[in-house]
Amino acid sequence: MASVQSTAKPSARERLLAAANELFYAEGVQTVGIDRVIEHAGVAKASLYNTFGGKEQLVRAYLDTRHAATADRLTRAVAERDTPREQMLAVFESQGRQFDRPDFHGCAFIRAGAEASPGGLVQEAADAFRGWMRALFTRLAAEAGAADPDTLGRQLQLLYDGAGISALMDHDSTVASTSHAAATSLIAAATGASAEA
Amino acid sequence: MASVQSTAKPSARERLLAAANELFYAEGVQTVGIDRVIEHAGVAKASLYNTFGGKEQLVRAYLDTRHAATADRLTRAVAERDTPREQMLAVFESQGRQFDRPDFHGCAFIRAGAEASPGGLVQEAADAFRGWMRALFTRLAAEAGAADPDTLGRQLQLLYDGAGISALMDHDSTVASTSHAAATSLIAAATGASAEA
DNA sequence: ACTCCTTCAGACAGATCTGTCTACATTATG
DNA sequence: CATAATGTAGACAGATCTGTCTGAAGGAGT
Repeated sequence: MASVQSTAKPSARERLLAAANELFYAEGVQTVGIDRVIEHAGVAKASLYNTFGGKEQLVRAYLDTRHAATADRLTRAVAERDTPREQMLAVFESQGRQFDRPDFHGCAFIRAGAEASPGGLVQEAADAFRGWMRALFTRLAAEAGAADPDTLGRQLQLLYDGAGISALMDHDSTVASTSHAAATSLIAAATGASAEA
Repeated sequence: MASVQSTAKPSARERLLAAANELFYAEGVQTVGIDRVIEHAGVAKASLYNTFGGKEQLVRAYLDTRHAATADRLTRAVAERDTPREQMLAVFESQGRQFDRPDFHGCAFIRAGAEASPGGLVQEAADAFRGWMRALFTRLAAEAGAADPDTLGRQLQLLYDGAGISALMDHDSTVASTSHAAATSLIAAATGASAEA
């Protein structure tokens, strides 16, 4: 099954996923055509169709890759903190660090979902990612002793989504501190703890 | 300049805007082609290009129309309440009523912005709308006596955007109560008032 | 009656997109 | 060496999209 090369050039599949990640995320799924992806990947068109079957499946694979990468990043950020309250805030801090990246272009799932037709592979991938995010927030809310973990988890997801939207559309990376402060308030209100800085 | 007819059929401009509003909002700006818009409007293609100049300008006019309609709706919802605190919550209640509409498909500006190229007419329209929303929240926050009206205004906009995203992508119209409760908490925290139900 | 303006209906050009197909090169393995 | 899998390069078909253009119909005002 290959997958051991290090200096040699990666497989066609890996190059296609890398090119799809750069182009689809930067410019949108609908805007970028197949020809630009294969040119950027340095791959023949037949390789794309042999490997993935079609554009929609490539988009699905691109979203699955981002799902895995984001889940890894947030899981690591959470693991670095000790208390559930700090772990919830660590999610917003990790998100805020993404806002400062020059290649930041908002949440890939929201953007792809806004373009895709309902019921397709894109919506499947978006549902999976959003379910994972909500489960993360809800679990941490429960561990923090929230009276209603499900409600606090949903509230934090609202802030997380809203912050991503604002960072994308308002070009305002200071929104990270806004969402962090709001999360602090909501956590305090839901757990009855003090909201000290 | 016309504009007095009532029973007769509306002008080509009005029919085009109505068709654009239905199709662009329901299926996306990029997905819907010019031919479908003019067919749905019962209008010749030349009328579209004579009236608006091109697709991008039609999209811009469609977004401006939605901006005006949404501003009217929220302004009326705010005017029905007496205190600034209730007026802020009225914005979320009005948004929540939109979630239950069968033709609800999320925030038109976020969806169009996710598809459009940066720096174009779509982004102009989105900036205008988002600026209006933020000014509304900030003004109400100041009138409510918030210690930092700008921060509370931004926080409420996070919730507003997040609620719209969740209603669109999770098909969960109960998010309205979640955002309402979160807004209540954040208002209470920022004004020092009690957050009674 | 005559003219101007809007509108309609649709052909047409030029570009682009997805997906298929052929033919050839490379590489690993038996 | 031989074979099979994988990848490359690019032509090609079929569809679709934006935008332009021609030609005719209808209504309003002088």
